Amino acid sequence: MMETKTDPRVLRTRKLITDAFIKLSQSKSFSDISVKDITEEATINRATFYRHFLDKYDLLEKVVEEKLHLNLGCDKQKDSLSIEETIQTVFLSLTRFKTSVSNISGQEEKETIDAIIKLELVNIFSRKLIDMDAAINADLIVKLAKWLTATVRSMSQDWVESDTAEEPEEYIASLLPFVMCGIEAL
Amino acid sequence: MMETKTDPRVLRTRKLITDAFIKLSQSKSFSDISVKDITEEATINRATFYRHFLDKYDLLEKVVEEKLHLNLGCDKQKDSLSIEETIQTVFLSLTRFKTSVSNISGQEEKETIDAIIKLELVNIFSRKLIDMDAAINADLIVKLAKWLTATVRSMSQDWVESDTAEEPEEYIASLLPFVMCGIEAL
DNA sequence: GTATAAGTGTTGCTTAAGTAACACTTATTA
DNA sequence: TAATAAGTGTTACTTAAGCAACACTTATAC
Repeated sequence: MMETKTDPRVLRTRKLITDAFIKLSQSKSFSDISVKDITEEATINRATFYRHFLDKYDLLEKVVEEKLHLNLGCDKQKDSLSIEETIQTVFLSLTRFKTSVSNISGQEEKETIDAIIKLELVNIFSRKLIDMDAAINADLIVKLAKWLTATVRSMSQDWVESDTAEEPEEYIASLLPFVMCGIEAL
Repeated sequence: MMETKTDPRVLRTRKLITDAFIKLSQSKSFSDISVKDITEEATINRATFYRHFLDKYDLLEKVVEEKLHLNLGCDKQKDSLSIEETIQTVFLSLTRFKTSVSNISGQEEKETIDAIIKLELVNIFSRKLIDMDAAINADLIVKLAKWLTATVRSMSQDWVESDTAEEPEEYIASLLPFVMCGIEAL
C-alpha cells in the first residue's frame, strides 16, 4: 500500500466544494443548485470545480459515497464487530444518513443515492461474510450480501416512513433475531 | 480608489495562518509558539508562511492590527458618531480587545501590541477631530489625539486592573463628562 | 421569430502554494 | 567539546488554483 499523500491544496479545495454543496442542500433542492452557486459559496473558481468533478451529479455521487463511508463501518475499529453487530450498526448508520439527506428531492438524484448505497452495503456485508468464514463459495457470499443489503434497506425505509415513536435501536432489535436465524444456518 | 480585489487564495491562506495562530495562542504563550507550530496547525507549507509574514513577530503585529481595526470604528457606519460616542466606543472596544489578548504573556509582545494600539487610536481620534472641525491646526489635532489616546488607554487599563464589578459601560460613563469638558473648550 | 440573459464546460496563460533541499542558529546532552 | 536535534529563513522548481475568454445550451421575454 503506497500511500502517496495528496496535496493539501487538493484536500482543502475538495472540502470547500463539498461543504458548500452540503450547505446549499440544506436550503434548496438539488435541481435548483447550479455549479456557479456551489463555487461562489465555496469561494473557489468555477474552472477549479471542473478539475475535481465532472458536473454536479458527479459531485453528488462523490459526496454521498464519502458520507456513507464515514458513517458506515469502514474504519479499522469496526473490523472486530460480529455479523450481528455489523447489521445493527449498518442499519443505524444508514437510517441516520437517510434522514441527513432527506432534503434531496428529485427522482434522479434519489436513484443515484440508492445505487451508491446498495454498492456500499454489498461491499460491507461481503467483506464481513468472508471474515466470518473464508471457505464459503464466492457466489453465495454475493447473494447473501445482496440479501442483507435489501433487508437493511427495506427496514431503514420502513422505519423512516412509519414515522414511529420507536427508536431505530428498538426497531432493529425486534427484527434482528429473525435475520440472524438465516445467517446462523450457514 | 482602484479596488483591485485580492486573490482568494491569498485571503484563504492568511485566514488559515491567523486563525491557527489565534487558536494556538489560547493554549500556549507567544514565546512557546514556533512558526512550524503555526503552519502545521494551519495545514499550510512553512515556505508559504514566509510569503505572507516576515516572522512570528510580524504575524503578531498584523493580527493585532487587523483585530483592532475590526473592533474599533473603522467601518463607514461609525463615521457618523460624535466625538463623545467615539471615545465611548473606542474605550469599550479596546477593553474588549485587551481581555481577548490577555493570554499573551511576554514583555516584548505586550510592547508591540501597545505600540500598535497607540498608533490606531491616534489615527481614529485624529480623523474624528478633523471631521469635527477641519479648521483646527494640524499640530493641535495630533496633540489632542495623543491625549485622548492616553486617556482611553489608561482608563481601559484601570478598569481591567481594578477587577471591579462595575460594567465598562458604567465606568466610562462616569468619567466621560470630565473628558468632554476639555474637548468642548475647542 | 430573435434578442437577452444566465449557466455550462473548456482553454491558455498567470500566479500562489507545495516541496525538498540548503546553510544557519540554538539548545540539549553525552 | 563535539554531537544530536529542532527550528529558522531562503532557494529553485513543480503543481494546483485563479482568471478571462470562448462556443454552446436553455429559457424567458419582447
